[in-house]
Amino acid sequence: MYGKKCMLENLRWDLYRTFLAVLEEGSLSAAARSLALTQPTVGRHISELESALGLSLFTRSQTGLLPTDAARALQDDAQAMRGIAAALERTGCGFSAGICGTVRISASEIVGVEVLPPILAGLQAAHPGLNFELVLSNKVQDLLRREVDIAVRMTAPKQEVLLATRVGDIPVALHAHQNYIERHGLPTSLADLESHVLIGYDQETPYLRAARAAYPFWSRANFALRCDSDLAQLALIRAGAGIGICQVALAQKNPHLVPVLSELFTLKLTTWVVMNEGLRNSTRFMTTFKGLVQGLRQYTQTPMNQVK
Amino acid sequence: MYGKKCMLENLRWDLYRTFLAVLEEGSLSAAARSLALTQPTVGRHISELESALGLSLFTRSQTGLLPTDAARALQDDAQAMRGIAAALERTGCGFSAGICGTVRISASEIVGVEVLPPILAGLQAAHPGLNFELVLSNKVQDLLRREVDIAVRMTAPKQEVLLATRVGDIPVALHAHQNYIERHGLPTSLADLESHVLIGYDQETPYLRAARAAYPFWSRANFALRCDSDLAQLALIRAGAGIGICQVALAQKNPHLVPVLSELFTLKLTTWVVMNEGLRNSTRFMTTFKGLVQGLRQYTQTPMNQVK
DNA sequence: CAGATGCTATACAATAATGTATGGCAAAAA
DNA sequence: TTTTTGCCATACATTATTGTATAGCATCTG
Repeated sequence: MYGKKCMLENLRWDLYRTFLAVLEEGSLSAAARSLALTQPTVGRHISELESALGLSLFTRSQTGLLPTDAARALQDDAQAMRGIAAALERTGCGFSAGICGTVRISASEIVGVEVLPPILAGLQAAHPGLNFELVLSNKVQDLLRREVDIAVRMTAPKQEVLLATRVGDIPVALHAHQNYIERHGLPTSLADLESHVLIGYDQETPYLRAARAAYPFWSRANFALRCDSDLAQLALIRAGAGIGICQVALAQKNPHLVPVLSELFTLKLTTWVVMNEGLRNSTRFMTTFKGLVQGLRQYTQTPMNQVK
Repeated sequence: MYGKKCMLENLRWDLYRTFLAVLEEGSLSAAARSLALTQPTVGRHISELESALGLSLFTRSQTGLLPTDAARALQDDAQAMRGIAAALERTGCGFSAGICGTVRISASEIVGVEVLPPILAGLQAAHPGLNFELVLSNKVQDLLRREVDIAVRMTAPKQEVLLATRVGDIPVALHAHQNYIERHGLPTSLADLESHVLIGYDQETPYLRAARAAYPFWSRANFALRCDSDLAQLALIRAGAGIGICQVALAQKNPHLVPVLSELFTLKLTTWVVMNEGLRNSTRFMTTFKGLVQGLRQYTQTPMNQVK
């Protein structure tokens, strides 16, 4: 019956930053060090937050502070705020004079490991002030929430506020190691694959859904080796563990990998470079964007990627 | 060649809040009023931000401040920060003693207008400290980013970190106004619909995709009246404009609405109440969550919603 | 054209936030 | 046990942030 004033508090946003640091560091002193503040200041921030929200965030103990349930519930939001603050700073620096600062780029693991490095190295050499953060993941990072600034994607962009450029198609096909073929024979029809060790995904991603639409047998139930990491799948193929999908161009670099049923089973992954529309006027982001587009265009037009 | 220090700036997050206010209010003075600060303070915040980021955010003019491209690019991030800060405060207040504070709920327009009000009124009466913010939209609001705290959805939740409860099925079917039927006749087969005025969506939503899967003719090309607002569709049906989909229970409230082909075309929308897992320990959110579940269960088990 | 309004920029005073120094306490190490 | 270390809490000094008051400059209005 005693209602606390749960109305609009209008707290300083800095309190949230301090709160997050305490949560992550585990003590007022450690948080103070990480924020370049002092321990009394951090303590005051926390008690200010606590009294404003009308709850206790930590249970004091000599060995440190234990977060309460409430504090744990707030952690996600505080982390989100920090992420956005970081994005905001990156954006801002991108607009200042000169091409310098950090750009966060997301791509699939394969593209990030096998394709992007030379492109980014070239960009970095041309613009020494530029730094790159690579987020390699098969789940689509959120450009609108600014988890990343630029994304290399295999799916056509849907949202209008994004600046997207198509850079070409990357052909992928079934491959296996010579060793594996020697032991199991080369399949000559899709039906043959039933008796083979297939390497595939564990959780379905949008791009794999598309693959399954064209080739129904390429579904989770038929895989003997399931792994969500494209890199690990490639490693399994290289190790002769079975038959899996990989980029034609990457397979050709390794003389021991042979294509399997390439006439019957081939996908072309249309590749896009996508950026938030609002970053268009920033030299830093546009330079990176154009560099990625150019580099990936060259890559997709490589003879290795032109195998019809 | 003159590179600004684009490294980690470690700015106070409050500067972003001030910046956003200036952006939205259009002048330092107006922003100061809206933030309960003074104009010199706001001005200092902006120039602090500008010098830290090494760019100019506004072009000064007597009639106000014009945002530069850079400022516009930063707006989205700043707004996102404000949204999260608000969510954080709501979460925090939910943990304080007593059931009070604000809960943001998203639902479709129809559910929000026709179904939720009595439920929320009951909850509010039982807990006078509780306030509700209704976000009515057919696009799925993001629970993870805390745009809303609790969502009423017609699609099964996919993410694991969500606490979801199924509250039953809501039957929907084709309906038309008596007037319309008198003028155009009552169709007796799906083929008959071709010569009728169909009221449907403009942009496809996930739930409508499901409808189309079961009833292929229910696609955008066949609609004479297209509108994304369920409410407007219902209004069109009520006005005798044509035949459209609406909840069976809502149609029965209006004696002039008659079901059309209800044996051939019926959908059951499975309804869920979904909440962020982390809010489970907050009495405020759990109270609301349980109240919504109970109220919607009652609603779906109403005789009107049980027409097989 | 004079007067009002609304805005920004600057100088100075008041206030609020931060840092410094210290004490107390518990757990780990000697 | 004694010592050391690391932590939080408090009192006091310092700094930095904010508010007040004012001037200057445009635009709009009668």
